[in-house]
Amino acid sequence: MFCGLIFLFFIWEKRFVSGKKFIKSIEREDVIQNLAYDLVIFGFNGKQLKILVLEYHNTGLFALPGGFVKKSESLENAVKRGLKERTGLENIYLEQFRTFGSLSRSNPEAMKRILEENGLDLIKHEWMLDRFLSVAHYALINYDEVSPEPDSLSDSINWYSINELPTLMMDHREIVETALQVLRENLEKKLVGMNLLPSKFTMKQLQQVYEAILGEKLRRTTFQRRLLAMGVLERHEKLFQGKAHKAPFLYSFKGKQ
Amino acid sequence: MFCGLIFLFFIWEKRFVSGKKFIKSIEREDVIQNLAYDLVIFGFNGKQLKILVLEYHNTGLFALPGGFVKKSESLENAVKRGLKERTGLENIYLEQFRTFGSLSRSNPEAMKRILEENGLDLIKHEWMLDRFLSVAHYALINYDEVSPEPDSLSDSINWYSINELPTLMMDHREIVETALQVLRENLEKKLVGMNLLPSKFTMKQLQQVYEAILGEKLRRTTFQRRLLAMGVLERHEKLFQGKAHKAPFLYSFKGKQ
DNA sequence: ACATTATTGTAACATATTGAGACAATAATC
DNA sequence: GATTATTGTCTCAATATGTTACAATAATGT
Repeated sequence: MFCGLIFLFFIWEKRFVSGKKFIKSIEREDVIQNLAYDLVIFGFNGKQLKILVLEYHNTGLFALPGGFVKKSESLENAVKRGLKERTGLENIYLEQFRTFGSLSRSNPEAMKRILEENGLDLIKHEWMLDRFLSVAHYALINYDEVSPEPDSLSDSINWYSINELPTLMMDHREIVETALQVLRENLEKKLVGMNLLPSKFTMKQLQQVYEAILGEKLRRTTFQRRLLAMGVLERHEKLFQGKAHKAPFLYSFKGKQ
Repeated sequence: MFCGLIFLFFIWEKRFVSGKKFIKSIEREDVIQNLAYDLVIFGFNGKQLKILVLEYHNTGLFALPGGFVKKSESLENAVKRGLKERTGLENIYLEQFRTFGSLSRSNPEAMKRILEENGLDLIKHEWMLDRFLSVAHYALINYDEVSPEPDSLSDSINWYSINELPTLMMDHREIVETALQVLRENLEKKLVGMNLLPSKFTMKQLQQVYEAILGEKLRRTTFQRRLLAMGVLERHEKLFQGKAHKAPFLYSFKGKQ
């Protein structure tokens, strides 16, 4: 079985021949066999932590975005390329966190259905039904800067709150859980928060990111004191929100423009 | 290029036909292509942190142990199998920490030499000269329980202090550095120390493990207080070492026999 | 204008946690 | 019985964190 998100690699061409779309598919010879990557793309909408999930039309199958590694490119480049195709963004915070390689992570029937529903040659793409290992990554992006493009692909792609995920294919649920766990562990160490917010933000927004990632409420005063003591924040002008109370300062992370 | 440690998979048979050894080699069809794993096997000799390094005879090439993943086995099983073949041990503490996938991690010339020096068919093993991704793992073992077997293999395998490593093939140096970095990060979180010591140990031994991993001296009193406060240690009888001073207690980790 | 309201920034104090040093206990040796 | 090196624990200072309190303030209502 493959790893879910093959279609990242497909280039859809909107040619209408006898009313059908044709897909320029990926060649077996160009990519490393039995290996894929998957992406857990996190975003923060101001309240909740969300991730991007694909839905394959006519199948009801949900999966993480992912793709293959070309024989002539590095793993890192393959992932960055896929991420750019999905989100349109470059220079995204990206972290590889685990390679999933169990034998049970496969689902040839589901894969077959997806190929069929998209009018792909089953013989030519039989290699996609094989067993796949997947190198899982998570990415952190600014929710507001992205508008994932569902229309140019046969599958739709949407944000889902991590608390309200649909049932995902294969072991993708486990991949998400692991990503979240690693993200939590890296929260302090790697200043993860900076990649989920606009360049300027209030202390409250930053705290909300922390709370969304950790899944728990934090004490306001302690949080503020601790983050200021870290010395990584730069204070800017106040933000007047037009509300009947004191206006908060805006902050940015030092070293980020 | 491959990932270094293919020979873990070779089964050497000591048949003497015209004075030469013959190797039962691994079949291309049985393993996943362009994918390997590498092992950073840590041990602690009481003073220094050490790792197991291979040397290929007649080449002066040093590399990490590693191997391939069979199409019919999980990644985890492949690694555990390789680890057992190298050390003879089962139930070893094992942690996957990164997949290396750059294009520059290859060295077809070196690989060719290794194949030639071992009398392997270059045509049949040409796939080993290709580009390889490698899923890197580290293992923690009790130094005294292991006697790596150099004689049954064409390559020797020996312990090297992490401060005195020979020049390693390809990106294996980087793999070791990364392993050490991850090990340090996991030191508290995963009670790593327990896997490098015999089941009963003194507080001093435990501190020496911590110091060897972190590469710095720790304060004795603080260390002792902190580890006792964690509540993971069980105190046993005293250890009389025949020295002219107070005998230390022996400890074990709770939940480890 | 002036009180009201909600939120923010920070101070103050209590409560851990850690750093650093001191010291008694002890197992062998002299 | 004194000497020696090491161990286990205590104390006190320095830091960090939990908790509460409160003044400052930007808009609104009167």
